[in-house]
Amino acid sequence: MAKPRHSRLDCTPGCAVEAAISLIDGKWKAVILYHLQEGPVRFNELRRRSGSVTQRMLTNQLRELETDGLIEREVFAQVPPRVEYRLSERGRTLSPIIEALKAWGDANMDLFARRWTARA
Amino acid sequence: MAKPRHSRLDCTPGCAVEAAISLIDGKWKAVILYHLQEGPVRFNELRRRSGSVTQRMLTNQLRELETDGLIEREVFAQVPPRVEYRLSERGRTLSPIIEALKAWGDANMDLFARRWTARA
DNA sequence: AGATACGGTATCCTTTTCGACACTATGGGC
DNA sequence: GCCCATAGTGTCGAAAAGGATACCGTATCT
Repeated sequence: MAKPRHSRLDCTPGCAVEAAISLIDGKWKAVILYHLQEGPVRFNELRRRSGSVTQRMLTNQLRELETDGLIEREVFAQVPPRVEYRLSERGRTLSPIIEALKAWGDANMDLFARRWTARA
Repeated sequence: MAKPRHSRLDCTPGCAVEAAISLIDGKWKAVILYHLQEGPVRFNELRRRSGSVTQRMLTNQLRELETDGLIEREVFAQVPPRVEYRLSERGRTLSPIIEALKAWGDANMDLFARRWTARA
């Protein structure tokens, strides 16, 4: 998020869940993190893999993930420019969540099929 | 979500992740699901446990979760009214995700402390 | 000379989210 | 007669998220 939608640390038990989800919400962050699981990926490669994300959105989301310390950005002094994104140490610890999301999504595709045909 | 922010089922590998996250995004759904893990909870009890959620938001989120088949709503014909929410069969399969979020959040509280003091 | 690829920015606009507040109906306690 | 609790609904408006489009500079390919 990089902009907290939460005001305090009065932390009821649900607070940790709220905090964690706030880092990967938005339409693209979880997907980006998923694509980075295997190793470093370049900007446009990420763009291609993530479907319909616009350049602006991808830039924004990557910046926020970087600010939150979940990914790292490496610029190679080349022409044409080459910028690689990779999971940070902390970002790697998110893997169980990303994997769980992937697994659940795969197992429940029927649900999305219904939702999308019914209302899209 | 209940309103798809996605257009198609052209499903690149990241699609499953995107689909799954779309069900629990927003500020409250994951927290609600977390509070329902232990068993049925009444409306106002959920409200109290979830911190600063307004009545309207809680109602909305519960309705969407119900529409998506993740929770069930049971109304008892009493006065004052009594309405209980519980995880559905499918909702229970989300537990690994919720637990992973909780665990990660607990393990990374330092990050949120920094974010919140820096910008809130 | 023109098109392409790279990794972005800047600007504008629409959609979605979310919070504040008021309002509902019922019955019980004071 | 009035306020309390329960579980909501309706309307309003601000703010945030997200999409469209145009633009940048460099270098290489044709």
